[in-house]
Amino acid sequence: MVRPREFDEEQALDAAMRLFWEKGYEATSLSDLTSRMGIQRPSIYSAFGDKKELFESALRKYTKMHASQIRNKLQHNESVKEAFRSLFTGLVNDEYNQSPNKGCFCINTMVELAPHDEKFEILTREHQMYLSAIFQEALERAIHSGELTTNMNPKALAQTLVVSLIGLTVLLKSRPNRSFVDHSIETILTLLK
Amino acid sequence: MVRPREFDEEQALDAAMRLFWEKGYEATSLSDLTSRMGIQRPSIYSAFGDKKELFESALRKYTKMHASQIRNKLQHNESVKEAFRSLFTGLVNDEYNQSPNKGCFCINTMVELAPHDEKFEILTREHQMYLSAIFQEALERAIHSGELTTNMNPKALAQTLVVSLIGLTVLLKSRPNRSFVDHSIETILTLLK
DNA sequence: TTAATTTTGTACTGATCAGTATGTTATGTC
DNA sequence: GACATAACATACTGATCAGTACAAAATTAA
Repeated sequence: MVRPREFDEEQALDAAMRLFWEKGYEATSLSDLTSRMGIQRPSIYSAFGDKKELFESALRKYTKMHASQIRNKLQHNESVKEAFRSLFTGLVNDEYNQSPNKGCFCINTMVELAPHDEKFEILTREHQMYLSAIFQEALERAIHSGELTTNMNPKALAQTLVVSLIGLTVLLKSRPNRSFVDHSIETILTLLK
Repeated sequence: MVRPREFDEEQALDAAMRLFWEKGYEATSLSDLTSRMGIQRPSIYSAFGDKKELFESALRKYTKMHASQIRNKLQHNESVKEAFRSLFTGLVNDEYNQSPNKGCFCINTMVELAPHDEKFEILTREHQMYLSAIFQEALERAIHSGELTTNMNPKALAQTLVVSLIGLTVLLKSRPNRSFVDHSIETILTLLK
């Protein structure tokens, strides 16, 4: 190497991630990307490949970040029930306080690209499976500790919570009444007994 | 009027609906539309306005059709519990047997356009509210008839079912294991006691 | 048959798209 | 300090985008 990069790759990728997250794949142009990433077009291609490859890198960065956030929220809480409650209500608060509503990058990609691109079908599926596994671990901990006394399969319960989280995240994009989502969350949480 | 239309407007709109449903707004070009609708570009503009207006008409056609399908499924069944079960399992079967997975046009639009276009935020929200109202009516019927003996608010329950249906529809786009969705459905249906 | 009017098909518009060729600038090696 | 190398900025490529101008074709009214 003779001349060092003038930009920070991680920082540029982070900017791309936020843009794709906000606008999706098709609606984001290379011009949008160059201006938000603060670098020129050939720099993008040399550092990240073409638009699809950059998108994939951005999504991978997101899923790592997202999974770690969820893990933290589930671990840094005495009560597993309370952890799930604050996970759901936190999501609702976040989404109501931002405009436009970005939702979850992985879910957005599941809708936009997964049906037409197997790579993203797999990538998004694996993330949901991973979230489900994290949820399951937390539920099993709670059962073990006696906090949860359920006769339900923790795996099935975890899967249901993933489905509910997806449903809430998507529904929030239409900005329904708070009561709609609040009541839904309360009802879903009755499964944790 | 001097020269009659050579094409059937409803038929052309139906074709546009299916195309937007499958590919979304951005990924569908005017050239795609002309070839699938079987009419020329100026005919589209004179009959339906620009691309966004055509999309809106297509979505309205879809939500009408979708709502009526759901109504039928909930009414043409002795048992309300069974009706909900067959609604959920029917969705899963349909989605597994088609490629690419189209999901729900309204949900797709909620993800792609609602966060950036208030018109579609409202349109998609109203459809979900309507579905929730239909669900609630069915649940109240079941409570009245004695089929359902729950101490839960039927409204909250209906809203939760809407959230779950959205979550399942979106998750199916990543083609998870059957067991994942099957277990989720079973768990969700335990709310109907 | 003629005039008026609307739809049709073709071909075009300027803008924007993703991706790249090219020459300049900056750095490390010798 | 000369040379090799890689990143940089600019400007371009052909393709495609949404939308439209325009003239030919088709129909009804007179």
